[in-house]
Amino acid sequence: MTQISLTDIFQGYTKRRGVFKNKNTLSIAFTPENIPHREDQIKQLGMILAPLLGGEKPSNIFIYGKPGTGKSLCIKHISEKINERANGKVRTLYINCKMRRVSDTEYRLLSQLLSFFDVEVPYTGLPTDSLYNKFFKLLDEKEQNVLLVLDEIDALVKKVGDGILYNLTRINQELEKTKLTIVGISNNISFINDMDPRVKSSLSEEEVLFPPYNASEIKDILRERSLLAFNENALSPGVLEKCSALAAQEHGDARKALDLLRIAGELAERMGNEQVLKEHVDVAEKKLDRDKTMEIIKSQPKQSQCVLLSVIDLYKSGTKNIQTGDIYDVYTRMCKKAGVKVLTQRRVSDLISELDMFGILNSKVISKGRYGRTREIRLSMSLDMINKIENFLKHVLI
DNA sequence: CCTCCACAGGAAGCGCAGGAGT
DNA sequence: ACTCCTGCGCTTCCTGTGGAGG
Repeated sequence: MTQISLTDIFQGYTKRRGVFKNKNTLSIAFTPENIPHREDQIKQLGMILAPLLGGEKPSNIFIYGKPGTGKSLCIKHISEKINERANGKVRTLYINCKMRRVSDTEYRLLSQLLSFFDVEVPYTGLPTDSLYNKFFKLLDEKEQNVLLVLDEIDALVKKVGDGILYNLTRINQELEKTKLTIVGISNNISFINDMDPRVKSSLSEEEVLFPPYNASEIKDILRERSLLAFNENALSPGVLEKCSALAAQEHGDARKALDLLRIAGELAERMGNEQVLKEHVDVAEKKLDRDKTMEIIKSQPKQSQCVLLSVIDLYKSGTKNIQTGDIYDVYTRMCKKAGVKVLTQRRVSDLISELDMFGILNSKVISKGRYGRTREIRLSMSLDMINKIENFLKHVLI
C-alpha cells in the first residue's frame, strides 16, 4: 500500500515537466567539458603540468585569484585530462585547507592526506613528525606522480604559519621514487609575499593569475551551463542577465552566479512554475546570502555563538561603536545564563577575529586617543537577517 | 611635547585526551 | 599499569601602540 502510493508520487514527480533537465551541472562538483574565458590559464597550466605525461616532475605552482574565478575548477579539469592520458598514473590529492576541525592545522592536514591512502590516524596523540614519516613512506612505496592541490592555503598559513609548506617542499626533495608537485591556491594575492623566502621560491616556481570575470563573461558561462541544466524555454528572458549582473557586482564570482541560477530554478519548481522568472532570482539572492551565513553560524562552537549573540544584543540595545570590552561584559552575563564556561577576554578577542574572517562581523582596529585602542565591531547584514540569527542562537543557547 | 587609556596580539605554558613503548 | 610523548584549546603574562587630552 505504502509502496504503491510512493511509486505514484515518484512517477508523478518524474512525469511532471520541471524546469530542470540536470540540476547537477550547476553544482560546484560538476566539471564541464568546456570552460569559457579561461583558455589562457588552462593553456598555461597545461604547459606547466605537461611533464607529468612523461613521468617527469613539473614545477610547483601557485595560483591566485578571487573566489569564483575558476581556480579549483581548472585544476580539477586539467588533472582529470592528464589522468586520462597517463592511464591513471597521476594521482591528484585535493584538500581545502580551511575546513574547521578537518584540515585547519598541520596535524589535521596530514591526517587528511593519509586518509586518501586509506590510512586512518587518531585525531590526537601522535607526533606530527610521525605523520610526515607515514605520508613519506606511502608516497615512496611505488613509483608515481602525485599532484597535491592545497586550496585556500592562505587561510591555513595565516593560522599556523608557513612551516607546513616548508616541510612539504622538503619532503619533495627527499622522495626517491615519487614526484610530488604542489599546487597552492590562494584568494589573496599579497599573501605570498610575506612568506619565508625559501618557501616562496620553491612553491611559486610558476604563478598563474585568475582575474575576475566581467558580467558578459559570466553570462557566457551561465548560458553554456543552462543548456545542460534546464529544459528548453525554462528560463524566461533576462534571467541569465540578472544572475550575471548580480554576480559581477561581487568581484566577478561565477560560483555565485551558478548558485543563484540553481536556487532560482529550485524556487520556480517548488512553486509549480514552468519557467524561471526574474523575480525568482531576487528571492534566490536573499536566500543564498541567508543560507550561507546560517551555515557558518551553525558550524561555530558554542563560545563563538555566545560572542555573536552578545554583539547582536548590543546592536539591538542601540549601542553604537561596539567595542571588545562591551562585548566581553555582555558575553560573561550571557555565558552564565546559558550555563557555558566563561572564557578570557584574550580568547574572546580571538573568537571575534575568527567571526570576522568568516565575514559574519566586520571588525576594525581603531584608536580613540585618550580613550584607548580597541576594535570596533559592526554587523553587516540586514535587520531581517539579524533577527533570524538572534532567534536561532537564543534557541540553541538558552 | 608627553601621558596614558583600552585594548591588540605575541609568547609561553598549562591541562586534557589520547597516543606509543615498556 | 605505567611513563612519557603529542596536539589543541585555552589561560597567563606580557609588550606594543595611535592619538585625544593635557
